[in-house]
Amino acid sequence: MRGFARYAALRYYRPPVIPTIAAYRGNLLKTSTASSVLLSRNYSSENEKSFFITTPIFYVNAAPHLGHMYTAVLADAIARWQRLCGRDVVYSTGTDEHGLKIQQAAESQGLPPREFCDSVSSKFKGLFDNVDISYSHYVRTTQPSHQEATLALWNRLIERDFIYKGTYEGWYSTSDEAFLTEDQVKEVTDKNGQTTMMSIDSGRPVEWMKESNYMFRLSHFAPQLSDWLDTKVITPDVHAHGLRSRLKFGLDDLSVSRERSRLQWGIPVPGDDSQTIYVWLDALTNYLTVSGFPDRHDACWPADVHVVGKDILTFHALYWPAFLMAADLPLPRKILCHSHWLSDGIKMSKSLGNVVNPLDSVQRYGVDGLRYYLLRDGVPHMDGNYRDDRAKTCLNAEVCNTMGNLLSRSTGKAINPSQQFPSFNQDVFQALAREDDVLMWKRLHSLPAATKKEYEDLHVYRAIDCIMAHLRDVNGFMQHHQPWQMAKDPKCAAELAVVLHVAMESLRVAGILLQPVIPNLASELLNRLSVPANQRTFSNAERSFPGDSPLGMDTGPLYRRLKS
RNA sequence: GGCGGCGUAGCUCAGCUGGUCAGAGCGGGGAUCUCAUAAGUCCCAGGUCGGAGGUUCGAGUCCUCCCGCCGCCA
Repeated sequence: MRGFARYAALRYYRPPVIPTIAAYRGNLLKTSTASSVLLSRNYSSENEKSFFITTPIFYVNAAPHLGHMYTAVLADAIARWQRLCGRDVVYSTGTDEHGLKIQQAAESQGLPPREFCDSVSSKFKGLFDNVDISYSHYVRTTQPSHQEATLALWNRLIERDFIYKGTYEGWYSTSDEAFLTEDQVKEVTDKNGQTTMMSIDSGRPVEWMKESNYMFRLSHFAPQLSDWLDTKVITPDVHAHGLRSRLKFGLDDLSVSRERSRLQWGIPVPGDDSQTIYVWLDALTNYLTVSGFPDRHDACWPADVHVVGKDILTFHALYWPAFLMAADLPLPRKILCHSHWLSDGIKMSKSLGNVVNPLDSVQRYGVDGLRYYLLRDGVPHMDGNYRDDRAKTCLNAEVCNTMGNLLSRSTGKAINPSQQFPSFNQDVFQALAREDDVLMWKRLHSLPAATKKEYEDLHVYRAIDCIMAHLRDVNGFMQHHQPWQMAKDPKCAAELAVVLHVAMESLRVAGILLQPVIPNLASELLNRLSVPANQRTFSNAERSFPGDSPLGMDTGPLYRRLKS
């Protein structure tokens, strides 16, 4: 499909090969800088740290799904936005590869855990590469630098007396050889009226057990966490309410290790071969790993935005900042917590068989099409409802019709035989413009600022809405002025030029501002308008384009209409 | 069971802080146009703002109770 064809030469964020330990140790940003071909470093403050945005690292017990993609795409839009504004960006994603479920899944496939992890992690990376996620760092909990970072954090927490030896109690499945949480077990009554607890997943009986392990003094941090949440660090705020009410009752200390006799696949506790570090302390430390910890890591620390799904908000908004406070490290600035995608109004579930495979959707809508749909309909404070008919109508109406057709109208030979992006003449514009036209022209000039506000408030869906509303107005402007009539009369050449300029200038600005959402389609649009590759930044959107330049090659419709 | 969040047109959302007793886009119906990707434009229909009370001159917005969905705690 034409809609998602790529131009390799014009793509300008390819993830670099993961560097060796030495490269990480020496210069964290080295690889990022080396990879940046088209974007030059050009920001207001030389001393400003890199914008650090993260997805969670994804558990490799199963293949990636739409929810994983949504997190990555949302973070990608924000990362690209920051680069558009000239900011250097560290964008990390990756995989969490330790834990009992990984160990068990590998065993069930007759593979060593490492080989199993390599396989599933490559599926995640493959998906992200396929949908143009412009991460600068792909981190895996099995990589040596991560182990080093985790051990360093662990040791710091021990030294500062925030980890102590204690006991862990919970429901234990002898068959599964695992502790289960309250929501993993259920009470069952047999015919004799006798009750037992059993695992929901396996249906096997569980018993209450105690074991010795390490505890983190999470309880110590309840007041500080409450204060921190009050600074509106969680956005949208609706997701923070449950955390606040939980903090009112205080927090229990957190078990941060498991007995190694059961859990071998993980980082051993230093100085205690009988214990393995608990996966959430291990996993959350990935953000420090990326930053270069325990070496100097303030080139990008603290994280500017952690993008997380609501199911793992507790870990990121309670445990993670508590670990950081305990280690005396700065906390993340924002946590963007997004809701889930349902499928036709129903929660996605493997057992129901309604999980959306993102690669299927990419086949149907194209990479940029799926990105557009997810970012347009995805509203972080509410669960989205993934529907193919809704995706189709949304893409047809907006990408294909409002934007793509406007491009065709203004660049077609019937009204633009010379195939030019004409210049703007203020006098001619003022002569022909109605009051509405003047307002529309002014709105175009304020569109970059309006869009910037939405992007920086992390409201990507509202930024898209702003841009599309403007393009709809431009279609109306075209309809009113009828440039196809002007084209028939040489005396109207000046007026025709101005109308075409306004249409193309609007498309140019929209194209620049939509790069974070639909990088390939935006690139094609800007190519058609012959916007130079080095004039596609946010500051270029703020400035007027003189025009009076030939158009780029016509490569056909920007986005082909989707059929039923 | 306790606490909290959410519920606005067929769909997706806006409407924070009480003030034309509700808007946008999409979808639907009608008309029109043919520069254009069967696109564009104009007009119209669609709303018990979950339900019932209350406060107020006035409530989608504040309060109470109830219903549904979700989350946390027990």
